[in-house]
Amino acid sequence: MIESQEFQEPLVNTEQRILDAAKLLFVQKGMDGTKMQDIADSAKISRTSLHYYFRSKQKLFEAVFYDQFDRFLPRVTKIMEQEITFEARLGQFVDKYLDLFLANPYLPNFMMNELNRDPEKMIELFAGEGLFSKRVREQVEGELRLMNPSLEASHFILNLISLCVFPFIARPMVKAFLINGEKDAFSHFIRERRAIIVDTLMCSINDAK
Amino acid sequence: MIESQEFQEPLVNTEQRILDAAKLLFVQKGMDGTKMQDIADSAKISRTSLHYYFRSKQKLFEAVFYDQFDRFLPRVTKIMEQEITFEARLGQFVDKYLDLFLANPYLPNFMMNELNRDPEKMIELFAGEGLFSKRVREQVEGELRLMNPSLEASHFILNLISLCVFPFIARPMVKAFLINGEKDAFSHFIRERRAIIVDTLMCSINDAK
DNA sequence: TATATGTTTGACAGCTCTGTCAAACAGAAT
DNA sequence: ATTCTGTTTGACAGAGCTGTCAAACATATA
Repeated sequence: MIESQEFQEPLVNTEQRILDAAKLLFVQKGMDGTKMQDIADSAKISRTSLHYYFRSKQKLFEAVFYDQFDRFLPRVTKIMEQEITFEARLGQFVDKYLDLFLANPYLPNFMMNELNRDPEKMIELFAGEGLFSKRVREQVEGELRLMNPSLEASHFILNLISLCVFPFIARPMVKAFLINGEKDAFSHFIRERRAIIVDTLMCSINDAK
Repeated sequence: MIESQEFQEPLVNTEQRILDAAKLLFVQKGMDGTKMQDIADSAKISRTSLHYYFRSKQKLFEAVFYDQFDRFLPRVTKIMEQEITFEARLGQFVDKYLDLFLANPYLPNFMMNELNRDPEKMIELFAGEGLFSKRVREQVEGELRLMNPSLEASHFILNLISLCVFPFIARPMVKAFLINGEKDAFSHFIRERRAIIVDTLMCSINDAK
């Protein structure tokens, strides 16, 4: 058997084209609102071919889901382990997530939809990961206690996540009302937020009231 | 014709029972994921009766939608017009929204789903209302400029909305990881947030860096 | 009692969606 | 040329969902 790989790619990998099309449609119209025909059309293949690649709609959805989910939990341990100030670590964390969402604008919505459709599945998947892991959580609690004992870690973490994630969830709203529709205005606006989020959170810590 | 009203209500108003059931299902499973049969079962009537009350699924959905939407835009002008400090007004605003969402826990998700399903419809409906109205917006801009000229109103408003709304959108997550599943823990947690949100936002203003 | 109005239901027609199959097609290996 | 593998497609069967209709039912009025 002669090894004759790398000959595929008609124009661009069909499987990836399907995943891209499916992701977009699943996010916009939901799992049930999206028909296999829609995905096939969008990927420029026949619906039967779609079934050839992903046997069923459920399987396709799961493929899209896990593909997205894996991106959602970048290892924060690297950030946590660094011997730098709390503020610097916070900055890195915010950076990482804003960049992630800018590169994958549909990720937050996708995750929130699933969270409400099937909370138990999502909670199980999230359990012990990232900010929800015991280790990270306890470290944040310890550091916060030193700086401002009256500020509960739960609220601080929720503030952090809210400020990072919500603008993407409400993106059409932000685009329409908070920025003036210039080209690339949204990503510019988000990059401005990096410093704003860090400042806001830091001063909520330092504000020993 | 003798006026013989108020004789209906078998046990409780059927129409309202339908709306309640439909709201819950539409939020959890989406418009397309919800079948008329599901709603009928949940409201304890036959599917045909459901059609009798709301001719079509679309009409039922719209009824639910506008019923929800109307709650979503409490008149903030009353708050804006009061001659009180900025902080006091901010507090009233946060109060009003947290109470609203506590009483209608599915509202934020419902609105965000629709925002992504049909952004133009939502933007049109929101335009000029509440925080997005020109009047309110300019007042906030003016007041902020006096206190901290380097803080843009867009970011401030987005921070405010993020901190108020996101915890409800991610509610299952908050319940699972940030509070320890006690009875009424969520609403208690949210009431704690009232002061935290106001403090956080105020100190982001005062922090003239 | 008879009649009118409002409500509920079972049955049906029509449509849409999914998933399968067998056949056609393309290209590489023999 | 033919054989084999992987890909694409049209056609079909089956299931589920919506919306309508006519008939039954309940209740109040005349």
